[in-house]
Amino acid sequence: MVGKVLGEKAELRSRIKELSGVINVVVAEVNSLSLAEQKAIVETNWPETQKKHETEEKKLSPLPNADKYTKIVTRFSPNPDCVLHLGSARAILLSHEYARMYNGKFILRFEDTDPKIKRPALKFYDSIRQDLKWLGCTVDEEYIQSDRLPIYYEYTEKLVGDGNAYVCECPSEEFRKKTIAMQACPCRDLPAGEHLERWHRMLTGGYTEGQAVVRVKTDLQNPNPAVRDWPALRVIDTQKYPHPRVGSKYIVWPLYNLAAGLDDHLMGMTHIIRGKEHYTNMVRQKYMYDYLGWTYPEAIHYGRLKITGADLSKSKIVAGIKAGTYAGFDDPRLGTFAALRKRGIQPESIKKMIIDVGTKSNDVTLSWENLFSYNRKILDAASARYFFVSQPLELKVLMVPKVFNAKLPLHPEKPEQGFREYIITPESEDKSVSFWVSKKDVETMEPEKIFRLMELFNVKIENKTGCLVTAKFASESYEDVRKIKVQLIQWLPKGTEFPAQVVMPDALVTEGFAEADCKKLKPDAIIQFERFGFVRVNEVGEKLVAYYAHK
RNA sequence: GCUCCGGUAGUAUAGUCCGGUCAAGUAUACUGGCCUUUCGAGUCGGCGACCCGGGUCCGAAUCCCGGCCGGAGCACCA
Repeated sequence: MVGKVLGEKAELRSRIKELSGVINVVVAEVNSLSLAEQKAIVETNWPETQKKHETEEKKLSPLPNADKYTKIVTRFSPNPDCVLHLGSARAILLSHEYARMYNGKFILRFEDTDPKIKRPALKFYDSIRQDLKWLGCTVDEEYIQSDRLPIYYEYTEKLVGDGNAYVCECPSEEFRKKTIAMQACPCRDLPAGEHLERWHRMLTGGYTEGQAVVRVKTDLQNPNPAVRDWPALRVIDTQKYPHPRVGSKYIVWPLYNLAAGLDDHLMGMTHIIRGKEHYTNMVRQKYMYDYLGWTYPEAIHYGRLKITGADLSKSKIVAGIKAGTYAGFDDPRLGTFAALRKRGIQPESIKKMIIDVGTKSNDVTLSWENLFSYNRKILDAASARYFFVSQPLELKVLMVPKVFNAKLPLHPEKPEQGFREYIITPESEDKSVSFWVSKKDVETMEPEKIFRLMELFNVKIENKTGCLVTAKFASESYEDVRKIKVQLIQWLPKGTEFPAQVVMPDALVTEGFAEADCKKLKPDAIIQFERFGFVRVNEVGEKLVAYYAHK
């Protein structure tokens, strides 16, 4: 309380002792009143304080030093060695979103400079482009690093010529021993001319894999051994490991820090948004920037994003597919964008979630619930409703007094979306009608219990035997059962069913019957099977195949 | 081991730079009412957090020190 008063009236600061005495008296007085009395006083004297809170959409915090640049430039730079997944969502969406927020430029740069260990594959260049498009991230410029080797060579020539980089012939273990001891390796202090010669020898095939590596000089005393004289280019036997795009054209390939470091400046990057695993790479690259007289862009390093239950590691995804554990890159158990898309997750939901998470550098473990709730809000507003009866069992209703005409809206709040209609005609002498209902509902049925077939009529259960339940028509009006809160269940007239399979998030399949109207649906349609969940239609043929999104 | 980050309700985030209007905001989850011919959506309410210990100060989520816990990097990968 003292703080509050001082915050408003700073001039009282010198009279704190006096002030706190007064405040104590007032507080005691207020506390002696009941809550209702306190409220009444506030309302009569200061009605304007009773303002309503409104929730505004969460926005991204401003980019550091944004005003220093005339045009903000960001990039997303994947290695095309796998499909994209939720783990990349932060880099993609934040980079793109910031570019748009500042009316800047968003660049896609393929970092495919490792033909051997993290080998790119042609198909992924395109799948990445498609994923970005799906996410709503439009690319202003695209670069592929494997097209840019001459540029990297040019700058390497300069760095080596200036004595800021050197060609090291030491075996890596030898080199490591030296750096840990903060000592120069035998190559480091050789004259620049000698290194230029070695560099040319590298380019012309004078070294085989592992025999030589270009290193950028840093401070051997740098407290972090990982920073000391980092490797910049190495020799790859591209006869043995041809690059998928440029084959065996080059044998000297840049490493991450050289290629990305040069490109970030050359492409005019103002802000780099990437995972915190790259933090030391910034430290390393700054040495090179100093040699070249460049200033390093603003860098934001966010933490890893995990989602409970899903594996977001590229290697595990690839291994799982190879082993047949997963059906493919779009297996519903995976956190790939392909899988999310197949399940009917809207890109807008992912975007909201990522913006909500922001750019903090600690790791986050998201739960699917969060994503689903965003997605549900989008889907709920638009999706058509249908009945789906999972694991169908027969319900025979006797003594149906007349022909019923059921008209079911496709969307409860939007009648303009249309209806589906059923004409229910009692058959034979017992005036019976047979329906399909789901096993789950049948399990709760017992004699005498009343259920309502949604939008149709109420029935009283008579008998339950094996796979047949018999019931008796009870009444028609909903009002009759509304107050006693009977369970509304979904139903399908026997004979109208359309076989359906729903692939669940665990990849298991739920079999059942959908409404015949579902035959008209097109792949990609997202519908709600009432009381079952939202699903995305994958194919419509002899039967309906859909993927389960969420409740 | 060495070098960096970071720790706010179950989860995630705002606030931390620049101490006071923070008895800590928001979303989601959970929960109660209302509404609703879906166990969905909507709506109104509720529950629930500043890692720990010291210090500075009239006043600390915020500043300082120590501890604990979590994460990242330490490749001729990106």
